[in-house]
Amino acid sequence: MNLKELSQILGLSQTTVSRALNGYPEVGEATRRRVQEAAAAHHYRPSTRAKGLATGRAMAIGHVIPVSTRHEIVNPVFADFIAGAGETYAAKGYDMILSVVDDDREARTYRDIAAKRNVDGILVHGPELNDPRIALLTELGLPFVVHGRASGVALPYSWLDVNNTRAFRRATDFLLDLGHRRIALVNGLEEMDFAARRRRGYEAALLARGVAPDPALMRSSEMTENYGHEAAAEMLRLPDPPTAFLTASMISALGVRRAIEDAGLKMGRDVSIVTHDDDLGYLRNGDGADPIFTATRSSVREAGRLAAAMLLELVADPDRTPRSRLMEATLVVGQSTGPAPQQAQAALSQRR
Amino acid sequence: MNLKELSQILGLSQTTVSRALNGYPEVGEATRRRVQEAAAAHHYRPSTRAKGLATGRAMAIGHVIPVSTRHEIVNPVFADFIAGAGETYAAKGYDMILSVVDDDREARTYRDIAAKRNVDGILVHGPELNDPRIALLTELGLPFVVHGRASGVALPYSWLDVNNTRAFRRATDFLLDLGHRRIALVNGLEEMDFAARRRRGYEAALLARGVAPDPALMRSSEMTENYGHEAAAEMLRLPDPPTAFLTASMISALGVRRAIEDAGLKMGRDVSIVTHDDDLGYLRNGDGADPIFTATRSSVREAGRLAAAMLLELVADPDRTPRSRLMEATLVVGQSTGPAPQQAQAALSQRR
DNA sequence: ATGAAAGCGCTAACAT
DNA sequence: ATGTTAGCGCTTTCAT
Repeated sequence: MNLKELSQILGLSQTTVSRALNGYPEVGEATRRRVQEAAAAHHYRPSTRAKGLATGRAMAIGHVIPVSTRHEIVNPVFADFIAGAGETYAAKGYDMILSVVDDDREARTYRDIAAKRNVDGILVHGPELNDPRIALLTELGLPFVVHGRASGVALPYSWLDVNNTRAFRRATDFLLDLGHRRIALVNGLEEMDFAARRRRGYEAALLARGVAPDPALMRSSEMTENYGHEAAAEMLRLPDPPTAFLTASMISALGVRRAIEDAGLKMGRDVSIVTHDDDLGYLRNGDGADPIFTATRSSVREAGRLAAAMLLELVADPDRTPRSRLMEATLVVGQSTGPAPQQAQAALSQRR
Repeated sequence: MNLKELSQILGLSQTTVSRALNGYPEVGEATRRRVQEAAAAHHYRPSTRAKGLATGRAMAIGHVIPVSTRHEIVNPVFADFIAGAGETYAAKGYDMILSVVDDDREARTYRDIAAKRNVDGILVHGPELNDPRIALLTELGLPFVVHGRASGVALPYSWLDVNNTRAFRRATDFLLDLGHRRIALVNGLEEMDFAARRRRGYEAALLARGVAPDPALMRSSEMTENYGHEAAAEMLRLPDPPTAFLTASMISALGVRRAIEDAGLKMGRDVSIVTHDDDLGYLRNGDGADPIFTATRSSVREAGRLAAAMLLELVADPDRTPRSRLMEATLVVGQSTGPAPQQAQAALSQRR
């Protein structure tokens, strides 16, 4: 069923039918109702391509997900972010187009997307410190919003980020309040902007208390359980081992926990863990925190919703000045928090 | 840069330029080269929508990902599957359109997708035992491939699945070979076809050895760490507790492990775990198995690649008879396999 | 081997 | 309040 057929059935012109369906005011109320009913009855839906061609708008947003051929893993937080963004798009009648791309050839992909004109805007994932995509997309004139930020880029652009610096500063403070002084950081890859920010928050908290950051207690790699396990195991073998671990994800935290257990230590008595939970609900305990962890938590799904909404506004008015939004993570205190749990709770309620 | 502009620059008609670029034989070799060079120089890419409108093909495949508003979680295996499918699409010049949809309103979504005509085919995720989508899509005449199967559906359709029955039968056999008789099954939601198959494999193995499946040792729920923990904890409190656990995912396996440790038992000495790893590489130990687990493993990314390829063939020839493909999972033996590891290794090498 | 023209399904000026 | 007409950027007959 297309517009032509529908208008013939109704004995109206395509124009009138189109106007009735798109809410133009000059159409009579009776006519509009009649048209709407017929459209519903015949399951009429306008062809996206034809509409796009006529309006010049694609009614679609592109997400480029970088994938490396080396490890067959896709960052699982993408899934939640995309689910959130998808909700927004669905509500506004937009499609979401995913391009899976080898992380090396990304530039070409963005050029192609711009030239093919099948999206009205792009959501940029996983920015690095000096991410070249921001300059590229600016040059191409394609509206975009970055999930995260690129600290090294001077251009103005729109972004939405979690306040990673603050989250990790707060988590470190929490451990310091408990009396910990040897706090290890099991961080993500530091080419990633978010990881660099996390480290800055961690270091700032230490320095503010006069504790010198110890390179032997800082690791950076891709977040796997195994990485968490190895990193923690090695650090626990140091002459002056850490009494607490700050990890950048629940997954690595699980590895850290395993290392602690392997070493014959007791979680929460001998050693503490604070982790950052990017909404990996599978690892959460219902609505509360996992009882064995204390975690800073941000809602990736909500971030997806909001970032998509920002992008749609930008698409509607491409000349608007770039906007940004910083989401705060919450600190959720679990059961076994280390030397002095009571003290921890007090410190926490203060900080809220 | 569009076709009109490009053809004016070249002093040729749009027709000739189009033919040159699309490999039609009647174009002179010299002309073709000249056109191709100009196209490359000006970064010309045909507009997807215009091309689609003219050819009647969308050059896009739809994936509908069901999301519940209750739990803010997206099944993480989707990400890997989609990454695999995306590779295939990119290689063949197809776009991938993702629709995120509340799991209740799915039928309407498929109707809309068909009516909007912006995809040439659909990949169906997470089939239930009697999945209504198969009949719906057949009726709509939209080519589709199912990732998984719907055992209750009689219609012929194309699918790609992992041999879950065999994987779980083999895993159960493995535990039986080790001497276990009280084997618990911590399964996924049994409305899901794959979970039902897994249970069948488990039961078949038990029955073949004359061990009666005990309902007290069988659980079914959504795969979270917490679920694994609770299920295992309760079972371990039984008067006749299990000596081995068979779990349907690495995530729930982590919960099971925690319950085992909570109970003061030693993994691999007192109790064993065999899990099914759907490629959640974050939880894997490099290329080998996690040393504490024994797992059946399937490559979700590869499944995505293959399913997408099957769908593209179907799109090219919608009248071809449905085809199916069954992927085998491998059994990977970890370190601590229970009462008699040596025996396990022997049993395994036999079974390969 | 190349071009002119029609048409894919829709929207948006421009009538009336 | 409704209709006529001209595109949007491409492919595809049909001529030449």
